[in-house]
This record gives sequence, structure tokens and C-alpha cells, in this order.
Amino acid sequence: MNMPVRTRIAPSPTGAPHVGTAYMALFNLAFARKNGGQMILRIEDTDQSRSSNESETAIMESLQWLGIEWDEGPDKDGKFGPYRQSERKNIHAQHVQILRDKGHAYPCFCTANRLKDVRSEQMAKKETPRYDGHCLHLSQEEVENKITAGEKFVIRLKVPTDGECCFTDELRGEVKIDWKQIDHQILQKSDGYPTYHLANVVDDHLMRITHVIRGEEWISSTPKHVLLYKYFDWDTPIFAHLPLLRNPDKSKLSKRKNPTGINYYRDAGFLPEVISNYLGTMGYTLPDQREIFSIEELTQSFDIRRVSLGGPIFDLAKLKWLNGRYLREKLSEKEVVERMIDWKINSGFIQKIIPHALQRLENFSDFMPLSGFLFQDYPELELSSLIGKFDASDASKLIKTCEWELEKLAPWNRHQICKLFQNLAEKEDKKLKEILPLFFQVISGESVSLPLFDSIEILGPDLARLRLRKALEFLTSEGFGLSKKGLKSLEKDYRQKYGDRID
RNA sequence: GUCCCGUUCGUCUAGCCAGGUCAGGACACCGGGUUUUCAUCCCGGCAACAGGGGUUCGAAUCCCCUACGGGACGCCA
Repeated sequence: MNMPVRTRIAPSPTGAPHVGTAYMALFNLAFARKNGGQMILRIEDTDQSRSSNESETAIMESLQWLGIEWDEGPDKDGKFGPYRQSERKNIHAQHVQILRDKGHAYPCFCTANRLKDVRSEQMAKKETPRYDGHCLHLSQEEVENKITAGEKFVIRLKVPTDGECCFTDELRGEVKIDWKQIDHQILQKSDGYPTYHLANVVDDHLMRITHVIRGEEWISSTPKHVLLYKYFDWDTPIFAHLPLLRNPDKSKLSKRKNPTGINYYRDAGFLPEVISNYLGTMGYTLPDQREIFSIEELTQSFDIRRVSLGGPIFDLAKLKWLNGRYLREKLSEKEVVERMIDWKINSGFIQKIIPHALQRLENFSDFMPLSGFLFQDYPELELSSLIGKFDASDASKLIKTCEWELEKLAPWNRHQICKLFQNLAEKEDKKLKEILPLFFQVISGESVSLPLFDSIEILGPDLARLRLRKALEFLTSEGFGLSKKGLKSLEKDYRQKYGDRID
């Protein structure tokens, strides 16, 4: 019997839509379509504390913006729903029970502190850190007593004590990992929700996923998944681990070093079809090596075996060049105008600006010089105007602190932004008036411009945050950046004054 | 630290699976031409098989070792 090819993209709704998600989605889509199958979108929201509806919506909208379409998902019902893992909690719990009944999983009562100690001890002894099996040997009676006493517990996966796990990666061939390297993975958290590993395997099976195409970061936990399929007595899907997108320094693509938000590219004025085209060139070339192609063209000739395994660096310069070619070659002048109107050259956007610009206008021609920075990717900076009365290294610290704060800001509106800066001034023991000129410069590149908080709101999170980063980069290039040590002590300081969370 | 994955111009890559063309294209960069400037466009240039050992008449291509890079090691995904 030939099963229809089904792939899936399984984002976690815990933040802004990420280009890495789009990258994986694109290849999953191309593969499924090429083979006459379907791609499904499944929301992996098993982390109750971090998942949000806003993020889920934003991710779906961003993928749609890029022209990536799924055949089944939370908004598009199919035969295998629901497509949101939080709505499948019972299904997961039942499957955890099956494993417990079969003796493949067991409850564990260890505290976070004990686990931490065990881990550091193992690291010190140069062993691979993993659960030591402390609760594995608890008797039935002990377990029941602890549970009735109301002790919190998790469910762990039993892992073979010796031998090795061998699985096939479609792109890399046989991969072998010692079972000794594999942790007794938690399958169900103490809040009753499953972890990724359990939910992922159960849902992939139930949703008839035939090919798991995902990031390289998952290779080392694949044995856990293989083991789960075996314990459930299910066929394993075919695995293909794609390389990870990289920063220019080759580390995994991260927002500290590169814009990673899909919305950044939208707000900075890139065409969605250029983004998906460019992502399609990451680790992949069409057989005829053409570099301008649509998702449909990518799909038509798609061959997953052509994926090259070295981690591709996301190169903004080439992306810009590609966008320029689309503007000149793929669109008519009329279309370019239309697309610009869709972007920001429209009355809706200008209306947002007018209330703040009006007091400063004498004639219309004053408008563009005043508000031009709201249409820019980022402004050019000049050292002495940027730092003003500040010491340059103090400015770096302040900007970095503000970046961390802005990273956590939600919802993104004037009121919250205002509060953020008031708080910043207070915590830094400065007057609001003293710190604002710096941020006027960071955001607008000008000393005369529109009101700061409104400008930041209009700019949106992706562009605003980028400007802080650009300012920091600029200060670094001028020799006033934060040293590694300085950053570390600033971070410590920050956690004390502003709370432990850094996004 | 342990394990896993990877390694062709600075960057994206073709070629590798089925060993045998000056290792090809694109971005960036440099130079020249077109253009009243700039940009576009055209032409040219720079520039790579990580290192070592095997197998072979012959290795970027197959095998082994080393180095380097990355990832994973969470009650995150």
C-alpha cells in the first residue's frame, strides 16, 4: 500500500515569526507538493507559560504573506485534527498511559535542584549529562504513596542501558548514537502537558506524517523519537534533517546578530516572493542553477537529495540584490507602485504620522524630511550627534539595556513604550529628558523629529529593535562597544534591576 | 566536557552518489565601458576543493585519521 506523502511544519507559538520557520516550511511544502502530497501546519503550544495566541496568529499570517500554504491546520480543517497540540492533551495523556502500562515510561519525583546537581557532577566527571535513573527503581507502593501525598511528578521515558540507536537520515545516511548518550526524556511535565518529544511523535503518527523534514538541531534527539515509535509499535517516518541557517559568524541564526523576524523584512520593504526565493537558495540549487524562481518553480523540480549540508549563511547583501532584480525584472512599473502603496505609501500609514507631524508643518514639503526615517530601513548615524552629552560607552550600555527591555515589550503601543522609558530613566537614575535625545538619534538619526514614543510605535517592533542594534554596532565600530566582559556585567546588573528575564 | 553533524572562492553554490574537461555560475569586491551625477546595464579581473594518509594509471569525487566550524546535552521547541 502506498501512503500519500505528508509533511508538516510544527512551529511553537512563543515569539515573533522566524525566518527559520519559513525556511523549513518552504522545503516541507516543496517536497510534499512535488510528491503529490500534503503539508500540514501543527501548532506546538505545549509550553503553557510561553505560548500565545498572538504569536500563533502572527506566524500563520507571516507564512501566508510569504506564499507558503498548508493543506491542513488550525484554520483549515482536515481529517486529522485538531491541529493545535493544546487541544490534543487527552490524546497525549492516553498515549503516556499506554507507555506506562507497557512499562516503557515511569514517574519521577526528583526536584529541579537535584537534577541540576546530578548534571553538574556528570559534567565534572566528563560524562554526558543525563538522568541517573533515581526514580526508576521506586516500587509500585512508593510511587502510589508519593502520588497520594500530592508530590509533583513527571513521566520519563525508559531508555535501553546499552547498545546503540541506529536510524537513517535521508540526507546523511546511517546515524548511530549510543543509548548511553540518550537521556530519560521527560514525556509529560508536572502540569500534565506533554513535552515536544512525546506530542510530536504521537501527532506525527496520528496525522499520518510520512516524512519528517526538520532542522539539524533535532538529530541528537531523534533516538528518543525512534524509541517512542518502537514502543508504540508504529512505523517510523523518514527523517531528513536540513542544515540550519547561520549568522555571518557561522553560529545558528539569531536575532542578536541578524534580523530573524519575517516581519522585519516586510517592514523594511522586501517583497515576500523574494524572501521565499532567497530561502530556496539556502542549501539548495535548482537543477538548472537559475537563481530567480517562484515557490511553484522550486516545487516542480524539487529533489531533497540536492540539499547541501553545510550551514548556509544568511547574506543580507545578496537578498537585497535579489529584491532589486525583482523590482526591475519581475514587476512592471505599475506593479512596483502598487506594491509600494501596499507597503507604506498609503493614506493609512500617513494618517498615523500626521497627528504628530502637523504641529511641525508649514507646507507639505516639510513632511518628507520630517518623517522620512519612518520609511527607512535604518538611518545613518554620526557619533557626536548620537551620543550628545553622554559618554560613548555609557550610551552603549543604555542602548543595550533599552534593547533588552524593548525585546520584552508587549503589547507594542505608545503607552507601554512611554512606561518603558520612564522606568528606564528611573532605574538608571537619570531624568527622562536626559536620556531621550540619545534615543531620538538612535531611532531617527536626527535631533529634530517626531515624538519618540509615537515614532517607535509606528515603526513597529522589528524596525525599532533593529535600530538599537544598528546604533550599538555603530558605537562598536567607533571603538565604544561593549566588551564581552562589560556585556556580562551589564547583563548581571540588568537582571538585578529589571528582572531575571532576557529574551 | 560528552556525543552527533558538517567542511569547494570572503558569501550562496555547481561538480561528488555512477573517480578522468584550464574546478563552472551568482553575490560582494576591484578595474573598464555606456550614462550630464548616481544607480542600472555591459565587459573584464581577483578568488576555493581544510590538512595528512591511503585505494587507483588517475581523487574535489571512494576510505581512514587530524584540524576547524556548528548543533545537542531544559518540566523550551
